[in-house]
Amino acid sequence: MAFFKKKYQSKKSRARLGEINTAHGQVKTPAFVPVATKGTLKTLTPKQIKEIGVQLSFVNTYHLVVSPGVDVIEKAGGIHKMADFNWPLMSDSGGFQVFSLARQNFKSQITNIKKNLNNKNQDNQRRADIRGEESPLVKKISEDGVKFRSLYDGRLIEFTPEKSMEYQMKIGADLNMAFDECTYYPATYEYTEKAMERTHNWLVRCVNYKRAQAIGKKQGYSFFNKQYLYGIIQGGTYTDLRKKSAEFVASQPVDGVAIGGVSVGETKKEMRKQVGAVAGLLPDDRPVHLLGVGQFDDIIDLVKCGIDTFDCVEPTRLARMGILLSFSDSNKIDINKGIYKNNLEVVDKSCGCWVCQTFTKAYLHHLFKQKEILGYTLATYHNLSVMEKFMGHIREMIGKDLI
RNA sequence: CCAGAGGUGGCGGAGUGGCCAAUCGCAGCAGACUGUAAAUCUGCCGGGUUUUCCCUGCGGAGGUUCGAAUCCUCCCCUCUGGA
Repeated sequence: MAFFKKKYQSKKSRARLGEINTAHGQVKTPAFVPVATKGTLKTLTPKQIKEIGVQLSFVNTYHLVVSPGVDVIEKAGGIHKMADFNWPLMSDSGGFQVFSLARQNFKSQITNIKKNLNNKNQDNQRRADIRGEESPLVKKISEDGVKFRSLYDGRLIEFTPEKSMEYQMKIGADLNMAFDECTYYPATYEYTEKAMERTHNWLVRCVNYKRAQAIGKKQGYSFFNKQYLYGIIQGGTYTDLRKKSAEFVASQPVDGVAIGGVSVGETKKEMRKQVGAVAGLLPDDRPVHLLGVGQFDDIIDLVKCGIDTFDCVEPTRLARMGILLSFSDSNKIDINKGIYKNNLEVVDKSCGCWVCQTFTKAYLHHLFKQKEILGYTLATYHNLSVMEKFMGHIREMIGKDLI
């Protein structure tokens, strides 16, 4: 069975219907990919995840290397088995942590700078310059790879393209991301270009590593053990770099293409612009993933650029903050608000998921106010149900050429 | 009735002569969150519509002092032992 199959091309845009086939099942695209960083989709049991209808979820190599460690995972038979995630999985390479962990340090520096400087432009200028400085959590970014400090026990962890691939193979997710460097926003052109080129070099190394591993293992289209590799497009907010990156990544023998380095602080408009810039360069015969994007309006708009899968922490994170996604009520309600204290209406009439059919706003409000564990579970269950329903609509609309 | 401890903003609880409209926590209110160090973070939180400004204010009433939540006197109330 082909790894990726385009089933329908909208007549109205680049939007398309497709299917991704993996050893752990099929994914109908466009699909939303909830994030289960540490091998757990926070607050949900595998049974609940299945029930919601999640097709594909996301795990993070960096976090799994830190804990529990890839060797235990491998011994356990892979993360699918260990976590009882009996559906397709995608693993991130650790590249995003180059951005997110370094930013912690960056943030505190920014705070200090803000205290000392009033001039905003100057402030932004400084932000760009700070990039790449030493930080407690990202020790060093070099051509060879990145040295991180473990969040868990402080030990030094080194990621190179080869190591990321090795770790991802041990983790065993079906879809793997090439090791990349996710750049900051704002970042200078020079830095962004350098990071992009580094990302390209790293992609070649990832491909070579997988090839070497595949020798003697005849696995059809995939390089190794039915795990598929996505190359990542970078280029920050510079359209010419984005295009260059897209062309390069698409030219590589990768199974899929991902767009990274977006929604890292730039405006929505800017983000759309960058994805749009690359839309015409995306491969027609391979799946396209957009990293880190998943708000309703983003998905509607970006599906039109030919994006097949979207991962995003937002629905699950917001759920834990008490923000319930909704098709009415201007997209979300904050169940913590006092106005829900005595509201005996169902959470979301238009939803119809188990949570909405069963529980009232007053009950959810109460659970959140009391910080009861069940509250987080119910909210997460609901938000992901909304996402699944939403993606279903999107697929339907593409099928009818409405998108 | 005797002895001891205590009464501070919605609650808990610091402060024990000026830097106190009063630390802090909780609750409340508002905001943020897009490849998860996030069940997290930020701001407000006596009143006056912003304020480096004014009012009220640490059980009550007096008093000492340039100045009191903080010291003194009396009163009211609570708690813990004893009768």
